[in-house]
Amino acid sequence: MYRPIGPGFFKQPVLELAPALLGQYIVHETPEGLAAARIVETEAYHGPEDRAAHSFNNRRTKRTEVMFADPGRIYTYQMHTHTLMNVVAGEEGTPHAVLIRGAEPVEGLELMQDRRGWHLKIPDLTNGPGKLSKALGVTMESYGGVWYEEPLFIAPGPGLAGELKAGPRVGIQNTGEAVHYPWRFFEEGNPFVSKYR
DNA sequence: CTCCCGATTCGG
DNA sequence: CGAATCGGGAGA
Repeated sequence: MYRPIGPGFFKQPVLELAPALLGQYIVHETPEGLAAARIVETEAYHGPEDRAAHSFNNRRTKRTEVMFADPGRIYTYQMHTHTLMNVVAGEEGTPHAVLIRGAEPVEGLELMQDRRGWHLKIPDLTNGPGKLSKALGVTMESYGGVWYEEPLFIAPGPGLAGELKAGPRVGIQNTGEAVHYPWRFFEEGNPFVSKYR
């Protein structure tokens, strides 16, 4: 049904990979069932030169280690009580990554509602990076895995259904000029794009 | 809109 | 040990 995209897809520069991920599927297979969503919002983090990136100045710690590995690796990290999902991009050794921030449910909607709560409106299931991880059942156990093999993978999708837009990234501050870099990419008007703060 | 929650990391 | 964090939820 859903087939993982080839490993080569992730070798492109992070500022190209981030928009290229829009319109693709993110799929997670678990014992509870399969959940899939079409990605509608991403952000690029440009490692060494990007003050907003965890890997700024090539900061290499246990947490950021996976960003220095080969492209296509899964970088997950904890933010408060939530898990955020990133795709390692570009060349091995350069700590670039794309944060997946929003996606539109395609399959397994009821499973997502089980995980997120049935009182929520549909867009609120997945219109934010922490919400999306929870809806898909992704945890820190995925850290270090790859996005081109089961059970958690990117699959070729139908592409964008609306106009591609770019703008400043969400939730970063005290990062100088990096605050303004237009490295957030999203499908205009889609309700599964997270809210800007 | 405001407040509040709180896991983990990292720097000092 | 303290501060900060690529967020989310609840309640006016």
